Amino acid sequence: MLCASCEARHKGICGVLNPDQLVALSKHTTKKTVSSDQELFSADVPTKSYSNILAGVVKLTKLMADGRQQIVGLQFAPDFLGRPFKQSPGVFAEAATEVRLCSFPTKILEDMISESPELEHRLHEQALKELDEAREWMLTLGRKTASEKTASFLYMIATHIIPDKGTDGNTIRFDIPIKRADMADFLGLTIETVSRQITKLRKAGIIELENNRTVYVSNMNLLAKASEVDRD
Amino acid sequence: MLCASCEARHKGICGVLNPDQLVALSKHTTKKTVSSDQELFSADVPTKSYSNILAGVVKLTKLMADGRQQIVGLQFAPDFLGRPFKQSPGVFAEAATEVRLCSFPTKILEDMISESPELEHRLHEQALKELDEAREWMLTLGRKTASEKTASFLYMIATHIIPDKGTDGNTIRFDIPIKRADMADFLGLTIETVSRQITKLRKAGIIELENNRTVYVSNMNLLAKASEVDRD
DNA sequence: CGTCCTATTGAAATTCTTCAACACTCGTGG
DNA sequence: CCACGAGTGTTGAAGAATTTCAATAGGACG
Repeated sequence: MLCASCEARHKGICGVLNPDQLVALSKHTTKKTVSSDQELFSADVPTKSYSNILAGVVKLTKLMADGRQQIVGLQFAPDFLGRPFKQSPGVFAEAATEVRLCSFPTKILEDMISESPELEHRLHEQALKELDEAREWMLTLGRKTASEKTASFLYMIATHIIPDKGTDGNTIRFDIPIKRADMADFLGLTIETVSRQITKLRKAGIIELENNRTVYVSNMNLLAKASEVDRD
Repeated sequence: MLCASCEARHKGICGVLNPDQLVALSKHTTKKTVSSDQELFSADVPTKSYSNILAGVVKLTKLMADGRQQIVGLQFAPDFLGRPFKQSPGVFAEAATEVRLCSFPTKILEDMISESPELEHRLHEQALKELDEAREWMLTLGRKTASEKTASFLYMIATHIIPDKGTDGNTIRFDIPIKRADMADFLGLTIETVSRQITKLRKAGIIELENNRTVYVSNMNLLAKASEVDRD
């Protein structure tokens, strides 16, 4: 049984399944590795399967007719990926890095939900968490300056990758999991503006870049401050 | 029994409760009327009660230390109001119009959820709906121009108030339920910009204003188009 | 070595905000 | 009945922030 050693087994939605359910589910799961920039599902196409993210980062995007794009969510292992109770997901999902998935037909999940209230509770909790994050990000998109947006993104990534180091004068080194173009689409900015703001944060001594992707933050307080207030 | 004639009885979360549960709930509910601009709950204050919105519009806002504000959600009757499974809601709730509420202690709901999976399912569905809306709005905040944002808001309100008239060349008359300052906070703009964009839509023949709050749209297609593409 | 992809930087153009003035409505009290 | 003030909304002009267009740099890979 592969499930026993799975990332999603405890922290993911499978954590609430009992051994029998796990066996039943595992009969229909397939694990796949998807390379960066591959599309996982499309906004208006009826969904046939849901997934657990085992590794990597998935971006959820909205697209306008003229090509403008907004990333509306980033999902990490061991998140559940999909929009339950709806034919089509309403957003595009794309691998932002190489991604490993455990997929299963939508019907399996929906059957299991009706048998297991705990499963629906777990999904409900994740939906509420995503809603909290979406609203937090609406504040960023609507009211923060380009500089604050960029700092907010770095702060969000840093605390997501290395939890419990958000406050205090902690030191952190981490990799930005996505490219500048994706950062721009996440922040509602252009690539050029993102680049300029990173340079600005660097020159202000708030971050150091080891290469374009690796960030070193000597004092997380400074980054936290930069993500809220823009005092040059 | 007051519940029998209640707005939330069928369309709201109470629609999934059986008569016994309804009786149990009704022992702890209190109905109140709250006037415009009153605060209903605060982001970081532990919540003692949840509510159903019986009438009116509630705005959910995020606040920054320096006073910048973003509306992250608008809720209408018969929506459930509150953040289940979390001490504090993380957003402020404020009456955007006069609001009528049916409130009950948080514990009552949490007890009922553990007895009734259907109740959690209903709340889960609402959370997913709010998440869909939040993401739709993230696209608007991040990628649309001021003019498109304003048109999007009007379109969203129009279709919310009068469903099933979104497309085709339909004619609609409706009231904007909130003031310009709230529109600005919803759209991530200033009051002045909102005002200018409304004037622009008016001069372009897309909307007509009967007073500052009442909008007449002769052709919803035009408004839909204006909310996506900005061809002067 | 050349090419593709990613990222940075500069200068001009555009959009939105800020600051300031003014208009309208409504209720209150002289 | 009218004047006054508060609250709400509109408009103009100057300023600031971000985008657009254009050029350049660096790394990875065949």
